[in-house]
Amino acid sequence: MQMFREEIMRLLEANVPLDREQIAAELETPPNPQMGDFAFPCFKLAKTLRKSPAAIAAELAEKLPASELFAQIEAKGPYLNFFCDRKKLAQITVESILKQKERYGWTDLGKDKTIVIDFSAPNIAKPFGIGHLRSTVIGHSLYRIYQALGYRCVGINHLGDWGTQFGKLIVAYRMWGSEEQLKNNAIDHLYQLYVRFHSEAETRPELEDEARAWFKKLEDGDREAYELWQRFRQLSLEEFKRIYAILGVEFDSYQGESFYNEMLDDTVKMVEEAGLVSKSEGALIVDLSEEGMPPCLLRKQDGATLYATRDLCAAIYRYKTYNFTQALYVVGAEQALHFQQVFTVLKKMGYDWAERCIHVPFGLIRFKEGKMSTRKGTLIFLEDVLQRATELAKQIIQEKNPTLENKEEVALQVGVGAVIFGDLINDRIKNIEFDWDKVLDFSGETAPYVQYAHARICSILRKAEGWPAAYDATLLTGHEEQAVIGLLARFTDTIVRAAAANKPSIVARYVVDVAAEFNKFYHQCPVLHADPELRNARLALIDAVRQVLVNGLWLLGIAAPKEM
RNA sequence: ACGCCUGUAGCUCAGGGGAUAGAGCAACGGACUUCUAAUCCGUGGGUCGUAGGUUCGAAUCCUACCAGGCGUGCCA
Repeated sequence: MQMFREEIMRLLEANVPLDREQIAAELETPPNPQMGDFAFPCFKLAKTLRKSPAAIAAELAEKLPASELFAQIEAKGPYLNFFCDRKKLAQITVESILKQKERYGWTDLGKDKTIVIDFSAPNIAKPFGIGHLRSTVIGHSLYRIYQALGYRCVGINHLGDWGTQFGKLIVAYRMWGSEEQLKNNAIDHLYQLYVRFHSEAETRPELEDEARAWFKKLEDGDREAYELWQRFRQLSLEEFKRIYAILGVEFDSYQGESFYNEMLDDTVKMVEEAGLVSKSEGALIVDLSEEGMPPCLLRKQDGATLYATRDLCAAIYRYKTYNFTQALYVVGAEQALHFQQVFTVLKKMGYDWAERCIHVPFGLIRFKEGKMSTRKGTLIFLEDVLQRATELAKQIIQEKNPTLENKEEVALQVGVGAVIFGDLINDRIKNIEFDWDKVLDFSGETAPYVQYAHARICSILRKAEGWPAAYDATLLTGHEEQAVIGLLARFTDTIVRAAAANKPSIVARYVVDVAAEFNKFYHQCPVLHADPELRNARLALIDAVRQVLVNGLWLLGIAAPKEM
C-alpha cells in the first residue's frame, strides 16, 4: 500500500503547490470502494488556486501522467480518486504477505527506540479481579503492537506490593487469620481478611489507625511485619503467575512498589534539593497550585511515603535504567490526576523526559449496580470468567465438532480469547458494563468469530494438500477477492494508527473486518472446486488472509487454533 | 463547587474535518446432499444530548448548557 501512496505523492508533487508530507496528510480513503482506493480532496487548493475544487480535480485528472500502478485516476466532484491497478495490488499484497509471514505488517519505525510499558500491576494479597483484566490485556497488546513497530519493549508489572493495605492485612491476619487457610488458599483467605477488616472498621475506626501503625512498622523494618508481608507477597505472586500463564502474558520485570523502598529517601531528598517541597498540616508536599492542581503528597504526617513518592522514584529509576523514548502507564482513568501530578513534579525537577511519560487511561468495569469494590467483596474473579467462557467453548465444540482431538486446549484458546477480545474491542476510555450474556456470546464481533474464520481457512488449506507454490494473483479480480485484498493491504497502516492512539481496539476492529470480508468471500467463491489456475490463486489469497488473522490476533494476545 | 472523561439505531458500540453516518446484538424472513451454519444474505430501525460558533464542509474542532461516570491532601 505504501508503494501506491508514494506513487501518488510523486505524481501530485509536480502538479500541485504542496510538498510530499502535505499531500500524504490530505490523502484519504473513499467511503466506498467503488470510488477508488485513495482520494485527494481539492478543497484546500481552491483557495490558493482561485478555482473551484471540482475544476481543480478535473484538471488534475487530465494532467497527471499515466502510472503503471494505477488503472484509473478520475475526478469525482471535488475529489481526485485513484484506482489502484487491481492486478498489481493483488500481486504485491499477496506476495509480500506470503513472503514476510509473521513479520507482515511490521515496520522499523521504532528502531533504536525503547518503550517502557507499565501494565497489569495487581495488588498483592487481593484476588485477580475482572478489573485487572483491562490493564493486563491492553498493556500486553500495546507491548506487541510496539514490538511490531520495531521498538525495544520493556513490560513492567508494577506490583502493588507495598502500602497501607498491608497494615490492614497484618492487623486482620493477627486478629482473625488462620495459618491453615493461608496454606490452602492464600488469596482467598487474604481476600476474606481484607473484606472483614473493612466491614469491622466501619464500627471500629481505630482499626484504621492500627493498620497505619503496622504499615509504618513494616516500612521501619519490623521483623514480624516484614515476614508476614513476605509470605503474603510470595503466595500472591505464585497465584498471579498462574493466571498470566493462562492469559499468555509475560513481563520483563516484576519490580513492584516495594522494590523502590531503599531509594525513596533519596527521591524525597532530590525533590527537596530542587526546592519544591513544603510542609503542610504535618505532611511533606509539593505545591502545585500554580499548575492548578492539588498538592502532591510525598510523606504523611507519620513520615511514611505514598504512592506518588514511589511513582516518582520508579519513573526516575526507569529512565536511568532503560533510557526510554517513551514510558506508558496503562492505568485506570480514575488515576489521571495522580499521574498528572507525578509528571508535573518530574518536570519541575528539571527532567525534560517527563513529557515522554504518558498515562494511557481506561474506563471502569462496572455492574448494573455500580462500581466493583474489593473492599466490599463484590468482585468478580477473572478466573471464574475465564473458566465459564472456556466451559461454554467446550460445550459448543462438543456440539459442532465432536471429533476434534485437542478439545481442552482449543476450548481454552477460544474461551480466553473471547474474554480478552471482549475487552479490547471497546475503546479503552469507555466504561464497560459487565454482562455475562455478552461475555458468553461467541457470535458477531468476537474472538471466536475471527478464530472461526481462521480455522475455516486452515481447513481448506489442509484439504488442498500440497497445492503448488506457483500462483497468479492477477486472477483475483472478483468483487469479494478485491475487498479482502484491499483490507489486507491496510494492515501496516492499522498497526501504526493503533500505536499512535495507544488503542488496541483499532487492531481488534480491523481483525473483525478481515474475518467478515473473508466470510463473504467464503460464501461466494469456491476455492477447492475452482478451475486449477483460479484455485491456486485463491489458495494463495486465503493463505495470506490466514497469515494476517494470525498476526492480528497475535497483536491482541489471542491464539489462533487451526481447528475448532 | 471545581477538574477530567463520556453522550451516535431498542441495546452494546464503530466512525483518521470531507462524498449517501456504519457494525454487532436483539426482532423478523431466507441459505447447510456443497471448502466447518461459532457462518452468510435480506428487512425494519437515526432531531449524531441541546443551543450557538469556526469552516467551502462538523457526529468529528471551539464555547455554553443538560445528563451520566470518575476524581478533587495523608488509599492505590
